[in-house]
Amino acid sequence: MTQLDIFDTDPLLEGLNPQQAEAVSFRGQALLIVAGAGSGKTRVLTHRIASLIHSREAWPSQVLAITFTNKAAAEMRERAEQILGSATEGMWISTFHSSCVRILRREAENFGFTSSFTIYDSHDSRTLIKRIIKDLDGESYGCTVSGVANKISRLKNELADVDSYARNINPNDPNEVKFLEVFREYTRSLQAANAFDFDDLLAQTVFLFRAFPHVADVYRKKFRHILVDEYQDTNHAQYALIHELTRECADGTPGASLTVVGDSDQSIYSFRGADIRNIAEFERDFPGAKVILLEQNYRSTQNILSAANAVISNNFDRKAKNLWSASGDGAKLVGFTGYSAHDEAQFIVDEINALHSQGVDYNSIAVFYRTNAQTRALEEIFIRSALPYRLVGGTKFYERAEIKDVICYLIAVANPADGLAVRRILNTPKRGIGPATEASLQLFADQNNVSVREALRHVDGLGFGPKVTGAINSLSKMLDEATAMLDAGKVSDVLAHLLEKTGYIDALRATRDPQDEARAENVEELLAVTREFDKNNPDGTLIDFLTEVSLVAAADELDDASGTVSLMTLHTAKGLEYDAVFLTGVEEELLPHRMSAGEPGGPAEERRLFYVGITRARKHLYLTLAMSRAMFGQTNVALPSRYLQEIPSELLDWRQSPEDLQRSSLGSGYGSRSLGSSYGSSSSGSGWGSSSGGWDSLPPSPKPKTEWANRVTNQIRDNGDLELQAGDRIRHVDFGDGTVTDVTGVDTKRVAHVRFDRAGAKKLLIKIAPIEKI
DNA sequence: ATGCCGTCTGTTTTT
DNA sequence: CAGACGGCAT
Repeated sequence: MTQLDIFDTDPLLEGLNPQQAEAVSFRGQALLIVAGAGSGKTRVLTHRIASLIHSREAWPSQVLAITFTNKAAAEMRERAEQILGSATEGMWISTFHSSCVRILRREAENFGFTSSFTIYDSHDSRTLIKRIIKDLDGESYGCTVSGVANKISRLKNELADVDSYARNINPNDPNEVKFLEVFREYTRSLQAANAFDFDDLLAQTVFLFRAFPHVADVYRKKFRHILVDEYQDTNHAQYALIHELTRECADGTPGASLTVVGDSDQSIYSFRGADIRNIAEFERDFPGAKVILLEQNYRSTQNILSAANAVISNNFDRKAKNLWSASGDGAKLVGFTGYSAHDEAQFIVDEINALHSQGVDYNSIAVFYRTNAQTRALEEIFIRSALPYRLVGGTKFYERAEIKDVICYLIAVANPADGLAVRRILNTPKRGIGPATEASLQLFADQNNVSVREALRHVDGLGFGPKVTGAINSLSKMLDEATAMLDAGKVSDVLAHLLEKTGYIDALRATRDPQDEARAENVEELLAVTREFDKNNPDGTLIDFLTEVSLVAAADELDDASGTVSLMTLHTAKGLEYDAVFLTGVEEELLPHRMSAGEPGGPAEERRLFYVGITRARKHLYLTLAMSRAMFGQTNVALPSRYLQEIPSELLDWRQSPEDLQRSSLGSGYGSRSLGSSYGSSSSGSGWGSSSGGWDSLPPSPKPKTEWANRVTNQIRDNGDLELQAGDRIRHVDFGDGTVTDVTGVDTKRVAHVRFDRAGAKKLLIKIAPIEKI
């Protein structure tokens, strides 16, 4: 056991490089750690925290560490615990949003909210905005839901409130006046509902600190050491929050010490207000700040890093930074151009199978894409190939309609002021309360300045028919019963009671829509989630549960032990790493995305996104694209991304380059290309991208695209209980004839292992593969 | 009040 | 190719 009191060998510095060690041991008011991808920043942060505690410079409760996702927070806590054991108790290690919620719950009573406020996600915000625009006839003044929602979000990120904004508008422009009116009503409705939207969580915390300096001082004195991860992605509100917290107190107590970690090359959230200047100008904001640069990369091979460096060096006005690795060149990057998105997906599946048979776990393989819409083709081929995968993010569990329905019941119990939630459950499941009744209830509520929940209690005097009145009374009674259960604790008991009394699950099972069975199962899964919550949080309240639900981030859903390939957007991928990474859809219009083309700094940010994707890979990096992509119902020709040309050609091994496809589709060679095993036939790293030739000089729109658009199709077929065994001959729509070599799995999950005569070995999910016995 | 059918619309990334 | 919405029939 190493001794702590030996001066020259602090165990916390063991195994760190000189820069990392300095980042751990530096003491001062402000420290900026410029941490390149994979440079061990989490290690540095946890060791720095441990160092502060070990040296007794800080109590655990004086440490506030802010990360980007709950998963990152959990990982940091876990790693800190490995060093410190139970001494991490009392530390705040959480995301910006969770930290703010925690503060706001304590202080809500100070400014017109209660501690049981609920949190509106962007969908809820939009629903509310839609309603307000309708009520105020905003349409006639150019208000669209998304326009208003984006503008309000932007304003809040800039810490503008209704009144400060009102001072800056042009009172002669009716559109601006109308927007202000909508903004004001939105703000009023949120307060009446005792709710905050996502942006409020940050902005209102800042307002709270500014309006009540004595409250702010409490937190300033509490948090003496503040550490912020992913600082390049902070927006103005987050920046202001950090400034408020590190300010000197009224009584002269000096400001807390601040450590920020970030990498401006990985700034990819400007669309939601992240301002790269926060990190670029850190030294100006905090005079005397120390800056430490971490450039040694412990994650990727040198080839991957060289590609990343080459790409990112095309962004001008950035500080030079060069990642390097001591772990050798490794394999070359692999490029592949498919005829269609499905063709691209098939290549990915084949490569994953190859990697897997070489001993790479599915777990350590990830597929990235720019837009969620790209998942469709990938999923179709993955399913057909019986490849275990998991979508990370995307349409999240908690965004499903049936889950939101049930959550709204819980909200109606926990925060009766929340009119949005109460209105949502009014007629789900159907109980004969239509829009007209809903409107009268809302009217009564508005006129008497009470909540909709309160209006339900006065339904007897509102002159509805006996059926409607009875339905409302029983709903109201049911909510009261659930409310009475709150003190006894258990979230799962409350939910179980509500589900039973509403008959929600039974109502789903009674319909003839086959999808409703799956929905019923989702609701049951939610019940299981609440049981798990109760188990893990014996003192957890319903509000705690709802908060947790509101603040889950896409990356939080990752399950490291799932044994599946992970599929996610490039944004979600930030902060993660995998042995093998497939970066898909590397095409113009997609990466860079067409929507970013017009925005200032758009293409540069897209390049950073590409860079983030590249630097996630430890050993294997695949860059794939498709020659044609169906977006919007119809198939369009796609061009290779400009970023591909920024990768030195000697680093990239094209299994099938864009040029190969151009040749075959233009020339006579088309049609003879065989799939699978012959992917590599026409490669060589030469040709494309090397000089003036390449892509741009090719004819703009090669015609015979219908010929090759679906070389690998998305066809599936219901084979029922087709029986197959080793030795059988089958015919596949895409791969031609082949021999079954093995059959594994049971039931609907039976998988045929087939050696195709021309397309090589594949695995197929028998139930749906487009095959027949021959 | 509800359910069904047509039309329109719009598609980046997310806490 | 969706999901949202308006209009119609029951």
